Amino acid sequence: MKTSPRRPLILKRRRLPLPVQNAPGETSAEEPKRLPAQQEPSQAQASKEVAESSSCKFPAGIKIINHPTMPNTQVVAIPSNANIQSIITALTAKGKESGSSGPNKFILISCGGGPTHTPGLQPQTHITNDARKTTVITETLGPKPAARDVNLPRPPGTLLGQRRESCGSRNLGSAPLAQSVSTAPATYIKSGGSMGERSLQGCDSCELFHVIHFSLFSLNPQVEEPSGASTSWHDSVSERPPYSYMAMIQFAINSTERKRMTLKDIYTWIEDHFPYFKHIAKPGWKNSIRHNLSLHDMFVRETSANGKVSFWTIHPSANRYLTLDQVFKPLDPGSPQSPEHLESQQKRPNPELRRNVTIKTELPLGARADMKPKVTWPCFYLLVVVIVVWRAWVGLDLNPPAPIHVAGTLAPELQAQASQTTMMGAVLLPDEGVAPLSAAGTVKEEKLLLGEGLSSFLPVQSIKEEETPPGEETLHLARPIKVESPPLEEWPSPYPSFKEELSHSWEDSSHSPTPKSKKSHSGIKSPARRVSEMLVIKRRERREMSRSRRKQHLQPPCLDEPELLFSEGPSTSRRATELPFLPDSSEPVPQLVYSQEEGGSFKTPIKETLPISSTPSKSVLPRTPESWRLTPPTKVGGLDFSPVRTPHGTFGNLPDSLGLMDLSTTPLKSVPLFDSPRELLNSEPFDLTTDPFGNSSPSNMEVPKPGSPEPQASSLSANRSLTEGLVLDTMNDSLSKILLDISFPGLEEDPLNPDNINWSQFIPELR
DNA sequence: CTATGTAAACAAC
DNA sequence: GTTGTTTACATAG
Repeated sequence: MKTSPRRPLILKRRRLPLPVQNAPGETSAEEPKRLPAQQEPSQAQASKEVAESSSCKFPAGIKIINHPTMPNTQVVAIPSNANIQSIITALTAKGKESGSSGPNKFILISCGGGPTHTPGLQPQTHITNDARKTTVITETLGPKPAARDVNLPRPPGTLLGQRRESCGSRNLGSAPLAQSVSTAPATYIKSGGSMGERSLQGCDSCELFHVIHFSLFSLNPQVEEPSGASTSWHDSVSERPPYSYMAMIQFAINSTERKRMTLKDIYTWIEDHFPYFKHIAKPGWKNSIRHNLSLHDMFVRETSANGKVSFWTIHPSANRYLTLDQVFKPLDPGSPQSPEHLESQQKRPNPELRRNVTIKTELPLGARADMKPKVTWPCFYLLVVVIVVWRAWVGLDLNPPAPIHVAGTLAPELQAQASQTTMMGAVLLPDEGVAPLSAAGTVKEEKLLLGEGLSSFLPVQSIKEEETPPGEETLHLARPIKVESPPLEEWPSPYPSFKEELSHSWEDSSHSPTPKSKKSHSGIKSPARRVSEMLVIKRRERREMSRSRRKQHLQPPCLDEPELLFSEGPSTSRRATELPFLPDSSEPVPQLVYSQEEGGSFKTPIKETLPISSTPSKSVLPRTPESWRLTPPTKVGGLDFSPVRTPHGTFGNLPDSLGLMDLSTTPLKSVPLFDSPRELLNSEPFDLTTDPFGNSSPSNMEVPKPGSPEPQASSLSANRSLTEGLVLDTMNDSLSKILLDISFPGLEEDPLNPDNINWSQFIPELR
């Protein structure tokens, strides 16, 4: 197929695998073995506690039903006046008894229940301005049992235990639920009076609870260092960092002010931050770095003005601005929570960890016990998004929703701050007008892509990431999400077989029947080479058809965004960039105007790769342009929540803006996730099958202009109630996993437009 | 089959 | 020798 002028003709280099790939002592030595089985006292206590409490009776009025789609999960409708703590305790016991084969995860939702005496859930007597305030309480405690809560270390920046309320907001702190949560690892988001009010206004308030459904994974149950300092690989010379090369490269590049770095500096950065590479890794790791740089489209090489220095950068569209600070923190190697850890360590770095720092999180509990999410700003943003959307949908704002602009951009300093701030605990959301979001997103308990940090909290279903624009202007949260429930995919290969896609549709189909190599674009192929290349062309074609790992592009200095090269489209420039990825147009790729040869712009469309995976997978990317159509790339300042693509286009044209969409993975699927729950709650029939975005016209694809919110707010029916919920994962002794369910009834009717969100209104820090 | 890692051939400096 | 590109292969999932 394509030939690269410079590509060496290699017919066969390696016949047999090296007998021993790893140096004998390379992997062995490390890890002092810890007793995986060892259980922390606190956990033991917890178990005991649970056992003791197993006898707890559920308060009357509690309804339990099996979750229709989530294994071992039950939905528990709790009267607002119930004693949450006791319920949690009881459920915990129940879950433990069930073990892994029975219900061990519970989604708790409040379903009204009449007058309540529970402050937090108590309906507000009056809806005042205060009532309109939204308070988000995120109590994220370590998975430790309550007994240990007290001593739970709190990372800097943590708001744990604190409750901030927006001015005038009601004090919800005393809410039983909140309190309960605080005694168990849980994350709880509760609205201010409004929410409480609604939730207590009867069952109808519980009618729907799955629209936004995301999970917050447990924080490290093994939190051991209050300071937040890590004792993990970060400081370990012997331990290989759980990051893929791609991720590390990104960390390195993003650590610089200019977001560019020379190869050498990348080496240095990695060595400095991951001693393993400096002291233990074989020299070949550098080769791997180079390999990754060349391989992944997201890495773009630029040359200095004088052309003497090459800098590696991350394509703006693909840059998630990931930094080391934002990634998860692996669990302690010896942690009981990560039994696999040792094993993997001894062989080869845990692949999972390696790739993901990213995000692969499965909801099914314990799926990723080896990673500890660090609740960071991305999470914070997510919460904010959730709240905002929630409010919008719920109609908390009685007044006409004020247009909200998404100032997705974070000042560098803020970004830095954000990246370094661990967010745990209460989040204050100043109450401001909330405009309806154009794109409704639902976070479902599957896989979600968020920033790395955030993503960890969100179960992501197979999500394909799309390109994420440089976080500058638009808050881009929305990304098409693949809504299938089953497979968990990595966050990475954002552009599923993007390369393939490009190579085929773009290069090949694009008007040039003759295969051309990237090199051909920029280089001259000698006849001799040509001939020799011909020899392998078949093989190559075959190979390329299936998977091309090629990448080659030299981005000229000061090259403008690729999008500029695109022919004009309805989309904004940013979108234009995505066009290649958005099969939206009937004439997808071919239309793209890449000036590879001329401008020397990047030759290969950037495939967005997440830190984790870089190789496009053909299979993932449907050939049909449609698949990507819905993937509006969005970025939030430097924080990219999750570029997710929905190959299925389930969401149709989602406004590129809504980040929540990114978060959502399933909800809007034709099959309502929580059919049962609804029934359980006797809620009004809600046709989830309706594609919330289905009605979004192509125009929606365009980036909504701030200030021009769509008049859909009205659709937000005031009577829509949302349900707040928690998911207790009893598989974890500490109930470390909590799913937050927030329902946005009517979501499907009204696409929310995140672009209209003025984040600064919610996050003072952003100002 | 995919994603990732590793090794290596080879080219251009 | 360094940097960059590409292929080949290994391996886990």
